[in-house]
This record gives sequence, C-alpha cells and structure tokens, in this order.
Amino acid sequence: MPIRNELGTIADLETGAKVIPAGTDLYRQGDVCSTYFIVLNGWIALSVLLDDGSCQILDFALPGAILGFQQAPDTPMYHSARCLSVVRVYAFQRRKLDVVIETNPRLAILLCRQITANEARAHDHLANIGLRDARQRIAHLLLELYVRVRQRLPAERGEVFQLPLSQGQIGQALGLTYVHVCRTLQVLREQKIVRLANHRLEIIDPEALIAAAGSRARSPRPNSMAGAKLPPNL
Amino acid sequence: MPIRNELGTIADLETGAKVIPAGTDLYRQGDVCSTYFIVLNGWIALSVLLDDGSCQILDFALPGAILGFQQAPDTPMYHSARCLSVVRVYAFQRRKLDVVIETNPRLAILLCRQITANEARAHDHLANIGLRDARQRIAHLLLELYVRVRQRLPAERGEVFQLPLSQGQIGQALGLTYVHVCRTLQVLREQKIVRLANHRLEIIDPEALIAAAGSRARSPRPNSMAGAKLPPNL
DNA sequence: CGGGTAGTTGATAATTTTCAAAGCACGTGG
DNA sequence: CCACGTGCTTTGAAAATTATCAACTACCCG
Repeated sequence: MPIRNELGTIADLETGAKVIPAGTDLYRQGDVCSTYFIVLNGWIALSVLLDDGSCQILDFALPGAILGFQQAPDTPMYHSARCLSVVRVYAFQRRKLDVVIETNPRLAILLCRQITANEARAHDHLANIGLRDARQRIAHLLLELYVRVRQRLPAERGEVFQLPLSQGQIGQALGLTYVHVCRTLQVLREQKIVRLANHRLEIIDPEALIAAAGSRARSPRPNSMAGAKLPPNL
Repeated sequence: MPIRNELGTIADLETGAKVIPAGTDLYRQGDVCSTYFIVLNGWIALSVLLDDGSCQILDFALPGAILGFQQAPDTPMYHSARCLSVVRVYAFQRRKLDVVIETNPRLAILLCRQITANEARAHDHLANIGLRDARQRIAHLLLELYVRVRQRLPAERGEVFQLPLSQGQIGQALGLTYVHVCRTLQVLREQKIVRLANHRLEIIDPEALIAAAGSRARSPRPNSMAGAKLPPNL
C-alpha cells in the first residue's frame, strides 16, 4: 500500500540511502530542487521563514514521506526542510522520477493520495491553531505526533516516546512563543497529563491528553445537498 | 494547462453543469462522496466544524478547483463544502473519474499538481494565522483572494471586485472573531487602504495593502545541504 | 410591519506576547 | 578536568492583542 513499496520496485532505496546529520537542511526555500527525497528514517520539519525572521513550521515529515514535489517543475521551493534528528533519505533524480510517474499511473495515484494526506494534515493544523487555545493546541500536536509514529492512540498510562522537538519548535508549529509553550507544558505536567523533557514525551494520562486536545470534528449529520437549512452559520 | 481542459476532452462540462444556489452544501463532513465536483463558476468555502460549534474555514474553492478527492476511496469527508455564491459545478461519478485517472497519467499528474497547489495554499494560510496579527491576516487574505481571482496583484488605486464573504466568514478563515474582524476592517478603511461593504471590496491603496499584509517569505539564500551553519533557529 | 441576519460599538476580561534575567545542560578547547 | 560559550528552559512582571458580553442599528425579505 505505501508508496515506498512501489518505489522500492524501481530503485534500491536502502542501499542508495544517504545518512544526514541532525540540523542539516535538505533544501531551503528559494532552492530549485533537482531531486525528490524519500524519507526512510528520522524527523524533518518543513517551515517557511519570513523577512522579519519569524518562522512557521508547516508540518513534520516522517518516514514514508516524499519531499520536493512542486506544483510546477523548476519552481523554487516555498519552504525549507530541516532534519530534526539524524535522517536517512533516498534522493531521487527529479527527471527520472517524473518519467516514472508519467508511465506508471498506479504510482501517480499513490502520489496523489500522499499529497492529499499532506493537505488534510495541513488543514488539521489550520483548525488547530485557528480554533484552539494554547493548551489544546499543544495537546493536539503531541497526540497527532504520537499517533503518526505509533499508528494508534495512546492507551496505557506512562507510555513514552522519542520526540526530537524543542519547545521553540513546538511554538513555531503552533503559532505560540516558546515562553508560552514552556508555561503551558508545565501546567500539563502539573496536571499529570504529559511530561516532556530531553526529547522524551511521557504520556502520563492518555485520556486526559485526549480531553485536553479539545473538541473533535463534529460527527456526521444526515442530509446534504438537499437544501436542508441548518443554522446558516454552521 | 489547467486540468479543466483535460477533463473537458472527457466530458462536456458546460452542458452537464448543475447550478447550485448560494448557501447549499455540496457535501458535509462525514459524507461519503460518490462524486467529484469540478467547479466552473462561483465561490465555495471548505470548512470543518467541531463539536463545540466552532468552525474553521480551510480554503476557498474557485473555478477550476476539483473537490471531493480523498486520501482513500469511500472515506468520509473530513470537511464540508458550502457555496458562498451561486455556483456551477460538473459532478463527476467517482468511479468513472477514478478509472479515467488510472488510465490517463497526464491527468493524474495534473491532479497531483492541483492538490499540491491546495497544499501550498493551506501552508500559506497556516503561516498567515500562525505568524501575523489580525490586521496583517486580513490584508493577506484579501490580497490572496484578489490575486486568485484576477491573476495579478492589484496595481491601480480604487480597483473593485466582488467578494461574497461576510465578516464572520473572514473571521472563521483567519481564527478571529467577527467582532474583531469588524474593528480591524474599520481601521483599514479609516487608513484608506481598503473598503469592504456589500460583498464588494474596493482596494483604495494597493501598495498600502501589500505593506499591511506584513513580511513576505524571505528571499532565497545560497547554499543548502552543504552544512552552511546559519543561526540554528532559522 | 415583523423577524432574522449582518454589521457596529463600548466596556471588560482573558489569553498571549514581550522584555528581562537567570539557571541548566552539553560539548569544545585549554 | 575544568572553564566557557551557546542554546534551551524556566520564571516574573508588565503590556498588547484578542475574546467575550451586551446592546443597538441597518437592512432585506416575506
């Protein structure tokens, strides 16, 4: 199912992989990328940097992600990709992969699905910072990352996982200052919900964390497209 | 170039089009869509609604957009699509279009590019609400919509265009209350930058509007991937 | 004319940022 | 091995931004 497998039939991802140290940029905004990157291992932050020095983290790329695909060929990247941990990637010549995609519709569709997933995540982040306060945003982000890494919700008390993020980076992802992130994390710690230290996240109380993340998307309601007139603001 | 043309060779979009009144939902979150929608005309808001009744507008779909593509087939939509104006769409049976895409790599690639553009816009919105204050957010949004409709930056003083948004919807898109949107729009009006009334936006001072939108993405800098060690926070 | 929506305004409260300073951790070089 | 620099975290106090609450107006449509 994952696109990595499909690509694995085309190139030997493992042996061709490069190891990249934490802190390196795979590419920077403004670069014209001649390669795509298939992430095999590690954490990468995608971010944009404004003239005034402020920085927004747009997403975190995890193993399985494909980076560098652009709306049009030979267009400069609008964001940067920085390794948060040691990372292993396979760098695929853009030209070659473009040809492969054009001749392999199955791969093209997988790529569509992948990008659609990115879009959905971006939309989730939008709702997160647009609708929730600091505490909820942080809880939501920690939960998202846990689920992406572990492929399930946290269930048992005291589960721990590696989270190579600084409080500053959490703030950059959530539209908060690192000072406020710090204070809010303290509250979550005092409330025995999560403990984040040394790039280690301990989920003390999974249910409380889920509750702290705030309201979830409203459950489906019958009847669309049929002129059903709900309160027009909803 | 646009995907609409490619689809136009497959189906007669114009004669098959449906006209949909303002205020109707094309689909709602939770729905499993059996059709894709190709937008021919009008404005559509994509939004998510949370349990507590709060609502985030994720994006505005304009003519040329394709709606309803999901990460996996037969998955419920995570957002709703509401017509802000009278809208003309062509509804394409999902099954049929899926087959077409699988056999037409060119179309698949166009779809990829389209979704990638959506992702980039979502990222732009993220940076907007994550990094800017209310005044900048509003200026940025108005500018984005102007550019999307007119395909260029506003240049002359006093240009006017139709903007079928309420102040409440602007707030839902930007993570602000309608009260605050109202106050901020007044400031922009008093400063003779823009005037928004009756679904009509007058851009009094294009340059000032661009300035009010705040910092732009930092211009490219040489050298990535080469271990160039900038200030590590950037 | 009545009712509902959208826009406006003022006062107050809550959240978040800013500024400033200090402590800690860790790696490097002496 | 220790000193030192740098980056990350913590803390406090004050300021700024934005939300909330409440009321009032204008307007459109039936």
